[in-house]
This record gives sequence, C-alpha cells and structure tokens, in this order.
Amino acid sequence: MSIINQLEKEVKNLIKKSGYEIENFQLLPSNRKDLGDFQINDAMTLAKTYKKSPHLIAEEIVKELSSDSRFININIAGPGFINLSLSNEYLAEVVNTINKDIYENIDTLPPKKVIIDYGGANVSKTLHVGHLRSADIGEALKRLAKLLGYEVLGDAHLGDYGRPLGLIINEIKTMYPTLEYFNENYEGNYEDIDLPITNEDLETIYPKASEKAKLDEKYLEEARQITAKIQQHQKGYYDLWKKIVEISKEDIKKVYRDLNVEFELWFGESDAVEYLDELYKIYEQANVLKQSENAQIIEVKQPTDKAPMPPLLFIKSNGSISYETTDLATIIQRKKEYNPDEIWYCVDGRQELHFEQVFRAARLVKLIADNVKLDFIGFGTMNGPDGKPFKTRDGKVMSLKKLIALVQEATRKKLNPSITDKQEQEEISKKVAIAALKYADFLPFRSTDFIFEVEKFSDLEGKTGPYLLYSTIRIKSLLNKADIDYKTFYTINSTTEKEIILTILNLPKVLLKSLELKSLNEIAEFLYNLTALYNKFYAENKILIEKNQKLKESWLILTKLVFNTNLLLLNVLGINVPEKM
RNA sequence: GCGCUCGUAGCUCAGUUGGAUAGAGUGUUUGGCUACGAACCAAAAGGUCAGGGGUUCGAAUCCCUUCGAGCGCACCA
Repeated sequence: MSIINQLEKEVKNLIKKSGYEIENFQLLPSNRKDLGDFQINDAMTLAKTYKKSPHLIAEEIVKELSSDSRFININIAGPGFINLSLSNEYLAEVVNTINKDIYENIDTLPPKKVIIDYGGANVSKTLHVGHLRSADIGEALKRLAKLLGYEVLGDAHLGDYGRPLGLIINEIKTMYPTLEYFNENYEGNYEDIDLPITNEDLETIYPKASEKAKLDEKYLEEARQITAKIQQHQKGYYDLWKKIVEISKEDIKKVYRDLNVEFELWFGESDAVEYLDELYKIYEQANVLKQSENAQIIEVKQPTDKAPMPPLLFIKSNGSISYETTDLATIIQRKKEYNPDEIWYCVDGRQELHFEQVFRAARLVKLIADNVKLDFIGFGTMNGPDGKPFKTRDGKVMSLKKLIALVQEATRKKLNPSITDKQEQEEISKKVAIAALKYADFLPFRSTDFIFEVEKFSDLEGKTGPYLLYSTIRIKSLLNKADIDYKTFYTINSTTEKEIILTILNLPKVLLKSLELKSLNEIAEFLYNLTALYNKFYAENKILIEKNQKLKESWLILTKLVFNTNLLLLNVLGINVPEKM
C-alpha cells in the first residue's frame, strides 16, 4: 500500500477515535499552502449530520491528530477547515522509502482481464489525424491499466470489411478492368497475379472513389455490389480484398510503430465473420429480429428513453451487414477466445449512439455475461481553427504521416548541434515531434473537443512534450556526471524540495483517478508540475559543485527520484525518451 | 424538431462526487547563461467563470431559464 493511502487510513482512524465517521475520506493537497500541506474539509459536512458546530468538531479532530508526531502545524481556519503539514523528518523517510522501490508509490487494483479496442484504422484509407487520439489515449490507458495490475489486450480492430473496400476495388476495376481478379473464368492462383497497386496508390484511390460515388449513383451501386460480393467470399473479389488489406496493413503498422503504439491483437472486423452464423441464430431464436423496409432490424428502445432510439440495423436490405453487426459478432469472438471481464471501446465520442445500440442489443440476448462491463470511452474531436474537424488548407483530412512530418520539421531545427549524424537527427527529431503531438493530445480532458493548429507545434516551449523530454534528459545527464555514491536522503533544505516530495507523494491517487475517469490529462499535468518544480530546484541549486556532502547526496537522491518518476509516467503515456536531443 | 456535449484570461486548455484568494501554458512587458544542457528559470499585467434566477454556512461546479456553439438521430464506418 502506498504511503499516502496508508496516511489516509491512519488519519481516518484518528478522526474515528474523536467520534466521527467519514466515508471516502481524502487527504487533499492544500490549496492554501501558506496554511499547511494538506486540508481536511469534512468538519463542515459532519456538522450537519452530527448537528454540532463545525469548529467544535474540528477542534476535537485536531486534538486526536496532535497525538501523531508526523503531523505538525495543525490548525483550524475559516468555518472549520483543518490544515496540517508533515514533518520534515517524516518526509525524508518518505523519500528514502520510495527511492528504494518506486513501485512502493503505486496502489494496484484487484486483477482483471480487459480488452481495449482502440484502433479503428480503415485499411482502405491512410491513417489521418482523427486516428491520433484513439491511438494515443487507448495505448496510454492500456499501459496505465497494466501498471495498476490489470491484464490488458489491445486490439487494432481494423476496419477491413465495409463499403470503402468496395469503393476501392470498384475504382481498381475501373483503372485495370482486365485484371484477372475480375475475370470470372480465371482458374489460376491469385497469389501469382502481379498487382500494380502500392500503398501510395491506395492513399489516392480511396478519396477518388469516394468523390465519384457522391456524384455517380451507378458507381456507388457497383461499389455496394462489390462490398456484398466480398462479404459473400466471391472468388476474385475476395482475393483482391485480402491482397489490399495486406498492403494497407503494412503501412498502418509502420505509423503505429512510430507512435509507440503496440497492439497485442491485430484482428479486423472481418475476423468476426466466422461468428456471424452463430450470431444470427442467437437473435433469431430470441425472436427479436424484425423485418423493416427490406432490412432486418433489432429494436433497442427502452421505455425510459428520453430521446428517440433508432433500431439496430442487423442486415441491410441488400443482404450485406453493417458495423453494428460485426461489432456484435466481435463480442462473441472476444468472449470465446479471451473471456474478458471488461471490454473498453476507445473511440470518437460521436459514435456514442452506435455503441449504445450495440450494447443494448448484446444485453438483450445476453451475448455476454451481465457482469462483463462494456465501456464506451468516447473522446473529443480534434478540430481545426474553424471549429470543424481538422483538415489541410485545401479542405482534405490531413494524414497522420504528414502531421508528424510537419512537427518534425520544427523539432529538427532545434536539435543540439552536437548531434551531427543524419540518421540520428532523423530518429531523435521524430521522437521529439511525436512526444509533442502525444502530450498535446493528453492535456485536455479526454472528452473535450479541442482546437489543433500545426503552428502551435513549431513552438516547442512551455507545457509541451519536448519540455518534459528536454528536462528529463538534462536530469539524466546530471546524474551521469555525479562523482559520489548517493544512497540516503538526509534532510529537506528548501520549500521547493518539500513541494517536490509532496507532489510525488500524491502520485498514487493521480494514477487511480486517471484510470477511473479513463483520462490522461491529470497524469500529463502531474508530469509538468513535477518537472517544472524540479527545474526550479535545478536553477536554485548547483548540485554537482555542492561542498556539503550530505546535502549533495540528498539532492542527488531527490534528482534520481524525479528522474525515475518521469520515466515511469512518460512510459505510461507511450512517450519515448531519447538519449539526447 | 428531439437528444448529447459544451461556453472559464487576447489565444489554447485545466479545475465540475460543492470548499478558503478561480489555475497553467502561450502571447505582451521585464530580468537572468565564462559552474551540472537557456527547448531553462524569475517577475509583472491580464477574469462579471456566456446572461439571469434558485438551493446552500459556502456555487465555475448542483437545479431552473435565456442566448450561443459543436455533434448525433437505421441501409457510410
């Protein structure tokens, strides 16, 4: 159990001893640092239940707290705020404890198996800026959950099965009508066909096909037919589809690798196909499928609904299925193959209604046990300066590769001149650029829509990823130059040091809250606060030339503690720290 | 139309299971590198928390209402 957690328990007991019971007691960092390190606000609430003056209650609590020598400067302010500080001797002890093992400063949770679905890349389309958030947030949530004791599997859940594929293949058919894939009499092996399509081509083919379909109803209808053919495994079309998926997947993997995003599972929507028959039988036997406008639907309305709840479209009028149905089949797949305790869907908030329908339809027939939690983790949209989803100047959606390259232009210029090797420059500037992007992505609360401008990232100072990297690298460099052994933290010498320790002490609560809310903004904030405090300390003191050996040793211990904490948290956020920059 | 989310400093955002004096970055102004990496540090200015009403000892936070914005509302995924 972490130190702060232990302290809370003990304070709670002392309060109980004074005659008062508090549920969910929290030792909150004070927002009046002049009055104490921590504040206890409960006397005012207790006053109501116990019908006593809050000040009197506070006095009784303070009396009990005074019996513990770790608590100093205990005082009552205003209507009944209790403030208290921790003694320097105790805080020094805290530093030594955490320094021995940084995991002492983390509270873990009872184990659970979670599948987190945070990919959503579409194989026919290049990854664009909209994919950044699910990749960043999903990966970080996964790492956070693992750190706190869960077993977590990330699934890329590729969009490899819908109309876009039909569109792309229709366009390829228009470009190369004589390809053997389209020859119904072809008897040979499709593996032998030399497909003249590269990944770069795919990036232009889809937008072209999509445009054409908007203007040309016949073209769109052909694409619909082709989509249905793929779903019915018609030879030729099905084989070409597989080939396209393969080409596209390679590229997607490369971008995810750059982003430090690693999926345990690389399933796509199409992998749920083998469960479709079973799915259909379940719903048919439950007698919940209804015919409507030539399609088969499932009603998911509930009497308590305030808003209209459209039915779930199970099978479309042309016989093909939509992603509601593959999402349902995927639930069966996940249950059978992994049997998770929870499934998290980390996707754009605009899909909330869709997932509400899917979850309801799943519950309707108990597709998965009731105690398995299905959790929609929606996030806000990254908008451009116009308040609409972020695009390039010509109105197109900006690709993720392009975005990374743009930021990298800025980070490359600022590299330390001592880095002369071209390849090293390339690697480091990319890492820094990605840190800038990811960190900026984590700062707002998960569900907030936020405005993103590339120009902002040509400035890499202040509360940014590069600031964290730069500072952490500088700390490492200092530690490397330390010429003495440092084992013990002796004493606190300044308020800055004390603030650093108090900040670190609060880490376990930040981690737990972040997982509870499934948002990384507090961890991002914590990293900045800790780093900024350390940088202040760094500017105030000249550590390496300090003559007082005990002081120097204490400072180095504190430095190492900050360094290790930063590394741990940057790793949770999926941000790599280069050796230099 | 119905529903969801939201409106906080010039800009971008924190803070919303009710707590003390509403924070950060950026931008503006100013100071600091011949000792550990200045992508750094220090300081100043900047607010009717969209408007109005209510609940409460206490409201940016909860309730009502007006105005404004974004998103969603079965055959795209």
